Amino acid sequence: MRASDKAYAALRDDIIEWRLLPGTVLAEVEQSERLGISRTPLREALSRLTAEGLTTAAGGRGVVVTDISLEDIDELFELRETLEGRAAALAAERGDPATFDALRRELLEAPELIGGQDPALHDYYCLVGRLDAAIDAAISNAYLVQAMRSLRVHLVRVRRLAADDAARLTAAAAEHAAIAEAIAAGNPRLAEAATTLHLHRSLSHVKATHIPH
Amino acid sequence: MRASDKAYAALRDDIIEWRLLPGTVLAEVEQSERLGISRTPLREALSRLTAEGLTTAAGGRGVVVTDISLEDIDELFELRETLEGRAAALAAERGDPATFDALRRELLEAPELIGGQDPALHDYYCLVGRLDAAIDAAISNAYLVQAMRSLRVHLVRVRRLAADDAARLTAAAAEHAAIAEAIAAGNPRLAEAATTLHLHRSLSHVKATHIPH
DNA sequence: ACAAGGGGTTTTGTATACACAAGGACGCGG
DNA sequence: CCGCGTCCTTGTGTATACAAAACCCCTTGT
Repeated sequence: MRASDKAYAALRDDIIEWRLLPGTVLAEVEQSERLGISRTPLREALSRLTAEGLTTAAGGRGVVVTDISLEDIDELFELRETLEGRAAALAAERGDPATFDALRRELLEAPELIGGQDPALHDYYCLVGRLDAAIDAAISNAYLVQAMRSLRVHLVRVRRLAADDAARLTAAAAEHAAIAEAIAAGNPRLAEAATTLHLHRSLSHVKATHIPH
Repeated sequence: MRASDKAYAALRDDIIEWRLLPGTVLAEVEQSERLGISRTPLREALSRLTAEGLTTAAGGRGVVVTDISLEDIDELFELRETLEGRAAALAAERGDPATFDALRRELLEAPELIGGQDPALHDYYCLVGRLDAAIDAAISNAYLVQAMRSLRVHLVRVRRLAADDAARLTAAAAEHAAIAEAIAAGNPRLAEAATTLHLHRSLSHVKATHIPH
């Protein structure tokens, strides 16, 4: 693996996991020494982070980790609703019903995973990830997929803020199952509606648990 | 201006204006010598181009200019309809009616510009650009605006393919005026519908004039 | 006392040199 | 004549050295 990729992944994880808090300045020499690489690959990593919006270039003073305010979360979910709603509708039109029906059945059994400890929770997150991947594959639109990908980076960062209690996760699993069911049924409007419902519930939960700043 | 910015702008223009055709390999030393800069800033420029999707890293053999097929154009407009439709609806909800009413009046007078020569045509394109900018400002959603921005780069590239005849431009001006009118009226659904109509007409025109490959 | 300008320090931007990996061509052997 | 191996070329990936620019602070003048 290239050194620049390693630096990018490390910094990206540090930012997403809130080990590098918003406002932190990332000086090039400092970070390159911390990660044990040279400035050149580190600069490429910082460029990629800035392109994604995780950092912003503060002229002459290095790059700083971007902040996420409550208004940002609202805007984020507004775009997310637009993109994922359309994605669900397109998946309902073009996807393979059998695939999503299988996912629906798995999601209905998910509450058992949620009750368990950490490894089971990881399995649940993988299951949700597989639903996202199935939707991505079904819509067969590279541009739409990429737009959603660039969103997910920020969403993971927001998700870390919310306390993922078992009650919310159980409800979310049911909502995901409803989305999968609508897609399997080939009903675009229903799929979009189910997605809208799920996202509004998620947003409410995030805003309710994390009252800050 | 930084050398990397200059290189980025030059390469971006070369690709958008089809002076660098799809499939062209951009070797680092070759391009750095052509632009009169060193490899380091050129690499940053290539990274930004690749992040935007204008080029793709062809493992170990430099980066190549990405191709745009007819399927790509379909996918591009599918995403565009999703984003700009939502943007128009949000602008209708949140925008200042007076701003868009003024734009509507200007757009109705646009056919006079279209008949003229090149400088008048440039004025027309500026007018359409101002409508886009007004929508961007009205929706006040940085994430949605950025998603549309990353789309517009590819759209400009496609637009260069289509022969912009006067008849189509006149019709497009009327469609734009309809969008502005719907936003000024504060009617989100109408604004979205007008946008959908305009984009479908644009797509049809592009596909009709440019039958390839 | 406050503001404006200048110098020092720090940090980024650029250039170049080197290492490594991949691809192709040439030559050798079967 | 064909196939395979090795060498050479070419290109990217990384490190480091140098230059320019921005910021901070100190000084000085009003």
